[in-house]
Amino acid sequence: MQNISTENYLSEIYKLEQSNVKVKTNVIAKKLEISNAAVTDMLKKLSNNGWILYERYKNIELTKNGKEYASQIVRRHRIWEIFLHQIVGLPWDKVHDEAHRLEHSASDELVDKLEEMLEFPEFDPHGDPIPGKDGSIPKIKDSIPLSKVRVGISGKVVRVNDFDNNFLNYLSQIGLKLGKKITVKEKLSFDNSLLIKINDKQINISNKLASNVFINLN
Amino acid sequence: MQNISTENYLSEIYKLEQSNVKVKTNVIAKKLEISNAAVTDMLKKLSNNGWILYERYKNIELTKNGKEYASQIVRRHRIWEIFLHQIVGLPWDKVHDEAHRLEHSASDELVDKLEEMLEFPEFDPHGDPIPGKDGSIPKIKDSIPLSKVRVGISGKVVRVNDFDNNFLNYLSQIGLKLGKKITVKEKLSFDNSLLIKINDKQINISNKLASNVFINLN
DNA sequence: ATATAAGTTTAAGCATCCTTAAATTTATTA
DNA sequence: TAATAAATTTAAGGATGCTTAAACTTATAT
Repeated sequence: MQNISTENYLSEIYKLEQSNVKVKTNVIAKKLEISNAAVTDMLKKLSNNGWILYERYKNIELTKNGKEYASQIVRRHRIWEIFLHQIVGLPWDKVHDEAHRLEHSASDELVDKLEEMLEFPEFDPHGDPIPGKDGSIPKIKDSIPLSKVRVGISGKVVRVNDFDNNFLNYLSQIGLKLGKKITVKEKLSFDNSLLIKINDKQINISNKLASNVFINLN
Repeated sequence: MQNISTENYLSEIYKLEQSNVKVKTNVIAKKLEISNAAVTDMLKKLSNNGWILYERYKNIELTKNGKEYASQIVRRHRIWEIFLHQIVGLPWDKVHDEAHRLEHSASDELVDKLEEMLEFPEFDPHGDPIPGKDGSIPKIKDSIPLSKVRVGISGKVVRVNDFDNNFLNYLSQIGLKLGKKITVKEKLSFDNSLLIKINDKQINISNKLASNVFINLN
């Protein structure tokens, strides 16, 4: 087990790689809310310790070891999220931050126990997959952003981006949860917002919101 | 919420004060397994921040604020311990270290939820009292070390010192838990060990062991 | 193709919390 | 009470991980 900072860098890089974003100093700095210079500093250390491949001014990539390690941090994080949501009853928009702190403080033994209590879940409360102990990732259902669903078409919510707590909180308010059926009724061209049907009600949502909700069409 | 280091110092000082030990640089250094010099360094900072009263070469004391803060760290620690033991099913000898890491990473909201799930317990798995939100401490049953119980006398285990994981593990092995009835059958003068009856079996325990188990005689 | 913008790295410095070694103070004991 | 032992503090220094400012490299746009 390394220190918290190392773990935070590695799991951010891992999540960026998973979402096919090119990993750059820039992007990491924004995610971790620190200066670019600090990131450059740390990248050298991570590289020296064999967690990442790094050449100045080039893209960043996890090594095999780095990927393995990072997957386990993400695993811990997402197991904590489910635990906090399902067992403890913490609301959707609170679990991420809480899990972010706890992920560095639990032994493997504890995480295994939690996983067992949860009956070996495959997805966290936001629909993100939980890496296995071997780093393998559960097959994700095909999905597209709600913002790209055509008018008249229906689908089920399979994932949301947990990029902002207020966003998640608002989703709760309008009853938008994983598994819910949504139909796109209309797209308003003047502000790109959408009229959707959910829970037998018709509501208007912004394009920004819709682009962070992912829909499986079958 | 301060940093982890500050919290560790304060909760150690708190626990020392609670057990009526004179708090000295020395003692803190041993508990935290760091050098005396490091402790001196930190004591100055804690004093500057108003958590402790400190004059060089003199005893150390928590301020009102310090005591209040420390009690909440201990509270978090002990609630985690029960949670890990009762809900998650972690063994006696594992909960302390795990809780020690988690105590710095949980929000008040989470700790409150855990406490609620546990139905507002008063004592942790080692029999230590859980400070309330206002810092108040549940009344502890009178007790004396098992090593001082007279031959022929019986009593119930109300607390054990969690000073060593192997010690706790061994207690589990011999079936010595909180609430168990113990009768002292004989004291062996040549090595100060004790013959006790517990769970209808007679076993021999060292004086060192016996002096870390606390008995209520009624 | 080159000027400009964007992104990245280097340099110098700071806070935190630790170390060992030396100096100082307090406690013990002959 | 004076010598010695024990405890504590000071001093100098190290690792980590951050900051801002300046220098440098790469990408973009005219």
